[in-house]
Amino acid sequence: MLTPTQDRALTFIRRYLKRRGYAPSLIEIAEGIGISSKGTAHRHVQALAEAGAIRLINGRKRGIELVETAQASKLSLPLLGAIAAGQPIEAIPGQDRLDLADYLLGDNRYALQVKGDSMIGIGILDGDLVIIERRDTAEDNAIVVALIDDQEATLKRLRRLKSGRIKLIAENPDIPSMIYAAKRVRIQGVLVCQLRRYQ
Amino acid sequence: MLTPTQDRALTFIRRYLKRRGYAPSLIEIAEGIGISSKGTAHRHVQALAEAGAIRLINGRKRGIELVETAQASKLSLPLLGAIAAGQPIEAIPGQDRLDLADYLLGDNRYALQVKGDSMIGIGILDGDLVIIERRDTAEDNAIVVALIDDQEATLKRLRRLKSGRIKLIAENPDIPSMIYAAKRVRIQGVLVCQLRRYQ
DNA sequence: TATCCAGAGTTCTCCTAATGTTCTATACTC
DNA sequence: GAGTATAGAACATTAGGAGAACTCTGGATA
Repeated sequence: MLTPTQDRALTFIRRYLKRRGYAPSLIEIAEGIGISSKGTAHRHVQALAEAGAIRLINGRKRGIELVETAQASKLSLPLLGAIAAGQPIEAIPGQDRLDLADYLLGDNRYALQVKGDSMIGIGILDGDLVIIERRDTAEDNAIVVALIDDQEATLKRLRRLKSGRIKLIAENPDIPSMIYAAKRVRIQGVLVCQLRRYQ
Repeated sequence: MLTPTQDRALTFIRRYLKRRGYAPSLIEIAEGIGISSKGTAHRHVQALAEAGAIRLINGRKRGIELVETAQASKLSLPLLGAIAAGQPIEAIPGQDRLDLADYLLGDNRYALQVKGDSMIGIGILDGDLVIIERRDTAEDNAIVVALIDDQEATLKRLRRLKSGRIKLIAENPDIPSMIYAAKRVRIQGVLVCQLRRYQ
């Protein structure tokens, strides 16, 4: 917990940083909270750093960063816990923020919108977005974007048959799976994420 | 984090670029921030590049680019088009980037992990993440996080009955819907997005 | 095409002022 | 007395400035 003086110092640092874009020096902090000793200001700043309100870049002039900003600027959401039918929300221990960048972004990734119901059996619906990672190989059983005869691209589950041929499985009982000679199928990418918006 | 002088330099570069359409030379930057050494100006420019505020085009004269939109671009993926069974990928006209921040983030939002199969009928599976927007009201038919008797939280479709009571519908034929007196149900939030990772 | 050159970028060293760090002594408040 | 604050001195580092010497870029010219 912060002492009143520490709180004043933190408020001053916030305001200064917001107005000027860089952090105040110790002397400026001292003046800002109405004291004359930079040694004292230094102690307050150290205390704030220990309390986790700010982060100090060691030795650097004006090397103060607000912790709040650093967190908020990331692509993250609070992760409250798990929810089930008939149960209160229960906290997931040890993880309280969901880093969406980590979840979604990456080199060689792109998004596609799904059309049709061919993957409805695994919860990928018409209109959903899927994020694909560009690759030309995939493990057996992965969901892939496959190009058939260099013409038709499709999202299907990949299975390699003992015969060497490739089976592309639609996760929908109404749609039959197809079997192709290996050379007719080229893998373009692998499904890494699916998302859907409700609104 | 920028130092005061770096901040001045960046401001000058921005203004120059905006007015003239091309970047200032090191000597111009030096003059612009009130110093006489282009060596020093060079140091500031290097620091700005390292901090990610600008980008330098290697060796080129006046080769400075602003990276103002760096953040926005970090939160987006190329949106290639739509994919369907038996069709080539087709471009979605007029939209070539997916802004994930827009899709997912917002004030008062948080993430929950889904447990159980109660919403499997609309493609929300066990283990999926859902993003919830904190609200205490919801439209009829929305998917909500509802708190029953201040004890059990659950993710269900909301329906208001003519009788004034509230029906919470599980999207799974195996799980019966429940009907409660309105006062027993408190809405905590509304489902805005669902996502799932494959890997 | 080959050559030249002014403008621009790069690297360096030396210097100074601004700032951070540490310490001791003292005062205030509960 | 314990905890917190303050002042101020002494010292250590960092950021910033000047300027020289060098290389590179992009045209202009032969």
